[in-house]
Amino acid sequence: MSAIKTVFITGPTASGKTALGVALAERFGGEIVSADSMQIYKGIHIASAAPDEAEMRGIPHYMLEFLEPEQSFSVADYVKAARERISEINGRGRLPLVVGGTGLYITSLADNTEFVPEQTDPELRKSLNKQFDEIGAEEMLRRLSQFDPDSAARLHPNNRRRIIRAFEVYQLTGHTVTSRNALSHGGVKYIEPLMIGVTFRDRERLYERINLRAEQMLENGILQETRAALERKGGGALQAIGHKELSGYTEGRLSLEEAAENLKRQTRRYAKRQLTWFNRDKRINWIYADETEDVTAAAAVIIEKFLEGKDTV
RNA sequence: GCCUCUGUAGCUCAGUCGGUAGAGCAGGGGACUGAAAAUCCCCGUGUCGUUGGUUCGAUUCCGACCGGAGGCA
Repeated sequence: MSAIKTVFITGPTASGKTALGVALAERFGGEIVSADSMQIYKGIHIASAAPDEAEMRGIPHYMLEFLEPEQSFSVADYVKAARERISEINGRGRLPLVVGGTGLYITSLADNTEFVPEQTDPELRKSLNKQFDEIGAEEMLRRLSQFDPDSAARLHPNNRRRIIRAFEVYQLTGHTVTSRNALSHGGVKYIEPLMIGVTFRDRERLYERINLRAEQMLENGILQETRAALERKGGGALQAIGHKELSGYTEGRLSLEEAAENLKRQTRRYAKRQLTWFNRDKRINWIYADETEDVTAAAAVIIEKFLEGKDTV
């Protein structure tokens, strides 16, 4: 079986991916698979800027708002589920469009990354964290270097998360992160990706949109959402930008203005990190919204060419 | 009108007992394989308000002027 031609629409937050995805789905008879690590959760609709019925304009969307906020979800989970959706869409003779800004999700899908069934272990993480507190970063790295010198040399002592992950992988699989990662490519090619990125040449323009969207979130009642979300502790949804910034206000530590400014600033920084991630991917065909008359038409030209090309099995 | 304080990075401010300057924030760049909207690393040249003077040398001392804050009338 040949790889499924899949169109990826990505770019920094607030760049207009959602609207573009829907417009292209209408034009090409497509359905949309979201690639957003926060929009998968229920209960953070406003903060995650998940599309509502009106924005979806009747186009089927998948991987949106289906998880309870306290559940965790990994890239491996995402790739598995997203591939199933893509395969189903393709089976209906429609074009799969993956739309979203979570770089790790997008890249893993587009690269056909193989995630061996290894599982993660929250308890192990907990005890490793405890150990980290007791013996310190330097000693952790020294111990890591005894079985995984590669990772130990690469990881900065402050990067606790990755250090712990390196121990976790080794203890769970007997493989180092490096050797395990080497096995993740070269297998089945499920997807043949076309990558399209939307952004603004002038970053100020992007930032203006981010600021504006934050104001709209406030008008749309994000504060109520924040209060409700904070009552439910734990889980991946707590990492969403928005609620943690606004909690400063709902808990009375900051003025609304200060909290709103924090929200905007964190979102801007997030957009910058996204750009760093995507800039590395040379496959992406960038469209600059501030220099392009008709973004949808520009994307459509690229897609037509892609669909005409022969399958590359 | 007079007196005092003040003018240094986009912002808030240090500092140089005279040898052209540095923090926080903002911002920029980068990394990234199972928590990723997470996690982490790196980056500070700017007419030191303007203009004269003193000096080998002034952002630093002195004068004048301009802007800001406060006080007295």
